[in-house]
Order: sequence, then C-alpha cells, then structure tokens
Amino acid sequence: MGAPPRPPRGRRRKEARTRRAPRPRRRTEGPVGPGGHMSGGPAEAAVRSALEDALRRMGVEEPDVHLERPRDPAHGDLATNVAMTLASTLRKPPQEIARELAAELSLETAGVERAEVAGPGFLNLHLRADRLSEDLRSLVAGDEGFGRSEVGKGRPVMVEFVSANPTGPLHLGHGRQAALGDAISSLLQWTGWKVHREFYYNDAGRQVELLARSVRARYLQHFGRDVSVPEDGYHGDFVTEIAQELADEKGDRFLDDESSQALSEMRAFAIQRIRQDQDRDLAAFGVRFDCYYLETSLFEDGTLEATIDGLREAGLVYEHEGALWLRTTEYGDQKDRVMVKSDGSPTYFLPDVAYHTTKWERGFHHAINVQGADHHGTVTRVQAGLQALGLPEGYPEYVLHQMVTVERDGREVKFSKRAGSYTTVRELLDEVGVDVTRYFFLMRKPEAHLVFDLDVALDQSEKNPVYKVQYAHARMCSIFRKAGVEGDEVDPAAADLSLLTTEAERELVKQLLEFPQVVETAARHRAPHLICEYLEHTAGQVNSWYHSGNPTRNPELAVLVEDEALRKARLVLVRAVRIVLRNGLGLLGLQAPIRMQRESS
RNA sequence: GCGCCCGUAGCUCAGCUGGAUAGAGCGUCGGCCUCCGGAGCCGAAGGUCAGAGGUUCGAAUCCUCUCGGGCGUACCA
Repeated sequence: MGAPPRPPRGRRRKEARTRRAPRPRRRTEGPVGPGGHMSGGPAEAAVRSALEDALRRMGVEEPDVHLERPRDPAHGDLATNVAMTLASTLRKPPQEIARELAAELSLETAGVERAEVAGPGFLNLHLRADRLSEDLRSLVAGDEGFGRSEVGKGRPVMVEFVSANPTGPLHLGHGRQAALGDAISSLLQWTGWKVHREFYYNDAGRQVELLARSVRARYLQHFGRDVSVPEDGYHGDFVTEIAQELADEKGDRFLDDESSQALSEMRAFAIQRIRQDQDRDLAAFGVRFDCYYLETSLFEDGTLEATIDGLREAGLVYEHEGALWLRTTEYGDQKDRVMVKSDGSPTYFLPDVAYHTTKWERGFHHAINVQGADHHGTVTRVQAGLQALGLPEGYPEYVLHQMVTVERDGREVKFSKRAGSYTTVRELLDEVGVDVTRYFFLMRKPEAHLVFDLDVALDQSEKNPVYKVQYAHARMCSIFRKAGVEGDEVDPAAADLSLLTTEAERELVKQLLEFPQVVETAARHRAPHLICEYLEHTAGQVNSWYHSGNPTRNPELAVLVEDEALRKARLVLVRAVRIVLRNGLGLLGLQAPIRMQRESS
C-alpha cells in the first residue's frame, strides 16, 4: 500500500501552524499557572513589602522576593535567598548583598525583631512576637474560610473524572479517580475557581454492545439454553445478576427474539442497572457530579457530524482503505488516527474529540481530565484533534494517575467476587470505610503507583494516618469539653496571645499559618497529597504538643493549667488547631469527628 | 523499536522557584507510661537520592546518556 493521500499543499501549510515534537504537559502549567505570589499571612506580607522597599532603595528595579519558612527554628521565622539570586545581576557576593539588605531593611515596618545573615547568603528574619499573635487572631477570624483564596478569580473550570464505562462495577482505578477528581475540584474551589464536576459515559460503541451480548448469553443460560458468553465479553458475576433481574422483570420475552430491537432493550436495561450500581457507590463515596454527559447524545444532537465537518474544513481529513483518518501527526501524534472505521462506525476517538469541543463551547476554557495512566496514549491524539479545530494547544489538561494495588501481609490481594478480575470500590468501602479509602487514594501523588496497605488501613490506632489526623482534631474538641467551653466561643481578643512562648507553641502557630499556602500550592499542582502530608505533619506536631503537657510530668505545659490567662491563650491555640484540621479534612471530603469511637474487635 | 511515568532509609513515601545538616510514618533498638482520650510518649541507629557526565556560587531537583520497573504504542475503550 502506498502512503495515504495528502491534502493540498497550500491548505495544509496554512493549517499546520504548529509542528513541534510532543511535549509533556507538566501539571504545573495549568489554569493557575506557575508564578504569581502565594499569599501568606499579614506578617509575611509586611515582611515581603518591607524587603521589596529595601531592595528598591538598593537599586533593584523589580524585586522578586522568595520567602520560606526554614526547617531549623534557629534560622528564624522566615528566610529569603534573594541576596543569592541577585548576586549575578548586582555583581556582588551574596553575603555582602544580604548584609546591605539587612541594614537597609526597616525592622519596624517589617515587624521583624532581628535579621541575620547566614550561610551562603540567606537573610534570616525573626518576627516580633506580636506579629505572630496578630496572624493567629486573623486565622481564628477566618474560621471556616481560613485557607481560601481568590487566585482563580471566579473563572470556570471543568474537572472530568471517573468517566467509567457503564459496563461493570467501579474498580480501584475509578476509586482513585473519584477521590482525586473530587479533591482537585475542592482545591480549585478553595482557590477561587468556579468548578464544574462532570462524568462522561461511554454508553455507545463496542463495549456496551459486548455487555449486551454477555447479558443475553446469561439470560439464555438462565432459561437453560446452551450458549456461552462471548470470548471478549464480560464474565463477572454482575452480568449474571443483571440477567437474573432481567428475567425476573421481563420474563422470557427475549427468549426467542434475536432482533436488534430486543438486544438494544437488553442493552438499555443493563446500562441502567450498572449506572444505578455505580451511582450508589459514588454516593457512598461522597462524590457528586454536576453533570453526567452521555456519549450517545453526541450522536443524537449532531455534534459528531459537526466535528467531522470542522475537521474536514481544517483540511486534515483523508480516506484510506475505506476508513476516515485524521492527520493527527500534524500536531505531534506518532501516527494518524482513524475516526470512522471502514464499516462506517466511529472509533471512540471521534466522540472523544467531539465531547471536548462541547466543553469549550459550554464556556469551560479551562478543563482538567483525571484519568488512569493506562489511557495516556489518548492524550496527544485528542489534543491534536482539538487543535485541528482551533482550540489551544494543551487543551484539555490531564492529570494521569498510576495504578492501584491492594496488599495485605505484604502481598497483593484481589478479593473481587462480583467483577471477575478486579477489586471493586464497593468491596474496599465495605472493608475499610469511606474516610480511610478516600485518604489512602489521595495520600500519594497521582503519578506514583499506589499501594493500598490493608493492614494499615484497618488499623484504628494513630499508626493509621487518617486516624492520626482525626484523633488530633477529636482531642482538641475533647479539651473544650473538659474545659467546659464552646470552642467556637473562645475569643482571641480576650486572650493575651503573647503568653504562647514555648518553642512548640510558636512552631505550631507557624505551622497552622502555613495552611493557606499549602492549599494554593496543592491546587496549582493538582496535588491533593500535599494536603495529606501537611495534615499528618500538623497532627504530629499537635499530638506532640498535647502530650508534652502530661499532667503527672509536666502539668505546667498542659492546656488546662491553673493560670487563667495562660489557659485562655492556649485555648485559642486549640481553637486554631481545630479550625485548620477541620478545614483540611473537609477539603479532602473527610469527617472531622468531635470524638473518636473505636470499633471493638 | 518509539513514547509517557517512576527509581530517595529495611518497607511505604514526602521533598514548594535549584538553597543551609535530604525528611516523615512503619519496622528495628533503648528508655518511659494507672495519661486533658484508649495500641500512648521520648530518644537512637539507619542514605553513594539507581549509575555516569554536564550546567551552576550551590543539584535529589535542570540537561544528556546508561541501567532497572510500570504503562502505552489497534479500523478496542
């Protein structure tokens, strides 16, 4: 066979505006984009602007100050490496620049007690105690909104996730997607985006056809006929269950009816049952969608034809061996792709492209698809198809996650009964519960393989990270009960927060104040695991602080000390902890329990 | 073959824009614990950041190559 025909030259040249090698889409290049400063609390903002003023006085025109919280408390509350980054443009040694900056900095307006040059050119800043107190007050004032920001400016973004075919129960991969998609959606909401959650149903095409044939086979078997499920059909128990229900509801009316009408009725029945099943699991998992988009609707409303027409107009469509191809290689794909097979039916690729055009047309100029990495082959071609239609390069953005395996005693387990070859979300939910399942799906970055350790998941002690965080929250509530006060009524204005002087307390306050930045970073990187990590770390600090006040050993470090003023101040800190943990857990879709109840075994 | 992802402590994993002595949990070892909430607390040991080269004042992080693992590479979804 010769090479496929090529479109007319002039046309092609015009349309082929970009012809570059495929480039991996970094998750950091999404809607929020890199760059732009993270907020930080009022104290940090004051430090930043004071540093910028000082730098301007030193002749730096557009100072770009990066502030970080040093790991080592001895290195101050905040540190900047700006002297090192300016060394080449100012042509001076970093340490000298840092010394100048320290001298030029107005400590008063920065709210800084002292500034020290350290290491290769860091400027370490120790905040005045009152600045930390102010930030703590604003944290409590923020309450349920603490951690939210407006960087998204209310722009719409669609997050598509799960999008399971209606051909069986949801499996672990879908579970991870449900958790990820929902958490990423929440993160975007928390950072000021208008989020639309969508589920795309591939209810057309070959797979549902196979499902229908499989159900029919089981149905006929039910009536004693000697038929077998198609080789490439669905063999799980759920197919038999559906066939059983079909027989219960419709009797034997399909028994000798081999018409396509009968098959399509059976298909509709099966799809409806499976969707019900999936919906129930998603509801149990606590995930809601704003829209379920049906692939079949693209056939019905003419979107498919319109898409083909659009692609023809772009001059990138050609026929070859009876099939209709799209020249996706124009946009970096490894080979051209078939849109319509020689038998006249479309491949999944065409509706996929058509579907994504509707996202754009519905006003979602930012779209994120959460998918399993086993589908990564589709990314380039779908983006290519969309680019051919004039949509921007890199639309939509993809978050691809790796596979999930379940382990017990260090060995992989597959405890599926219903699905045949895979473990279902339902089975996992029944085994370990919603909160643990969600958290475990989120605690690793999406692109890393996830090992779901059942031994840890079933452990109800603080070795289980979920319980560790929830315990810390419950403990704070417990302290309020013990103190006989309503946590929400603990008033920072009525307390002298300068009494929070121990290192553990100061470090804890700083940790809590970091929450908004963590949310922003996690949202920008589509990385819910950063929230998990933050919560675990925070809970560790909280628990350690709490335990340091052991009544028999160090009663003076307990929250509920005799000293009324100190007690009030510490109760404010307890309230702040509770706010942050509750907000963080809520963001991930987890409960923040007032008290923990263990199941006795 | 080509493309994408991954490789950090015994295990599971963090590590933000390239920054100071690479962190956490589990496990191991050593202490403590009739505690505001229960399998808890404190501490210790444990590293050639897969390997090699490069860029840089500075690399786990950026670039190139090699090795190892996973996935993809259909007129399947």
